[in-house]
Amino acid sequence: MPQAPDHASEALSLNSFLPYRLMILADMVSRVASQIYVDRFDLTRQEWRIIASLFELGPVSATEIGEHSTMDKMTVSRAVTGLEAKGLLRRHDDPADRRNKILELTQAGRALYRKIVPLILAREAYLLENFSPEERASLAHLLEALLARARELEQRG
Amino acid sequence: MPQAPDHASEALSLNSFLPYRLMILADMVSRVASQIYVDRFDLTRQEWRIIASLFELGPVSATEIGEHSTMDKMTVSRAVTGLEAKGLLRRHDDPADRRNKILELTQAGRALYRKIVPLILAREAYLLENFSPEERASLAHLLEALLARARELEQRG
DNA sequence: CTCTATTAGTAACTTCTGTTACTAAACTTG
DNA sequence: CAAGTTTAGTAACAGAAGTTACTAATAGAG
Repeated sequence: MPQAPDHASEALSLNSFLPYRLMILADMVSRVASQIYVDRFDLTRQEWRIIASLFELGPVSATEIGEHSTMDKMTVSRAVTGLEAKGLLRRHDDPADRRNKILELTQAGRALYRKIVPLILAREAYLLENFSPEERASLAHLLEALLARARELEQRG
Repeated sequence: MPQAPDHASEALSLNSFLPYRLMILADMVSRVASQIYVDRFDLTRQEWRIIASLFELGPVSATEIGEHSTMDKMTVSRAVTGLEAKGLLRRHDDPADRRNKILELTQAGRALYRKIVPLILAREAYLLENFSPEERASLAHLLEALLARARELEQRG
């Protein structure tokens, strides 16, 4: 019976896959968040990640940013070029190792971060609005555990 | 004090953002899953999503696939071209509406799906290995709720 | 009917991303 | 300390993805 819908014969539905649901969810949440920094502040996703990492870490090398935000060095390099052109970030030589470029947010960069964060937090608050405190804690815990596990699995291949 | 690390003065850490954690997690889980169908079966992520959607839905139009998998129609069009070239999918005219192309997995397409699914499920099982049944249920429920909420938020802009 | 508006799908252009390979500066080891 | 190796960062090319605009078909209003 070649015309019968395939799902009839097998119980497995795509939507029950954890990876699939996570992918859709992450796409969606990422789009929801990026509406803020992309549409309203003209930053790429990568630029935003660098700003956020730099704000948290303070002045560090491009490589460290890459590790912190799981982006490869070329991606970081391009985003940094963009941020420098926008005056949000400064890059200067490391006297201790002249291969390094130390990255540092400018005043404008820090100000922009402070402007964007509350907007993203408001979205997050909306997403979680209907969740009880227990549910929020449980979500945070489960995601953390999944992350650790995925990290492990990825490294083996 | 311009040199002091910025995070010292503000409590907010990037890693505590739900969207950020979700993004990292989704990237990771997606990479873990894609190691299977990309590296071992030479499918793009989009091609795999279409195969999975088609298997679940049976023969439908490209537009329906797009809605089901949240991909835009150009993305679907390109991936379908690739799948057809690989002989995994057939495309024929809809007699009821000749603008439509009805998409349908070939025998080879269905066979490939059946080969890949257990491998992905094995990875999922590994990811969830340390979770109790309650935790799994709770995770499924929380993700579902988040998805619904994100969908809402996205539509408003 | 027939003229306009919508819809499905794709082509063509532009932009973004990934890869390879290069340059400059450190390390390392005999 | 000299010659080979590794590391940080970037340039340049190639392939992928997003955007706009076009074509063919249908639906809808008068």
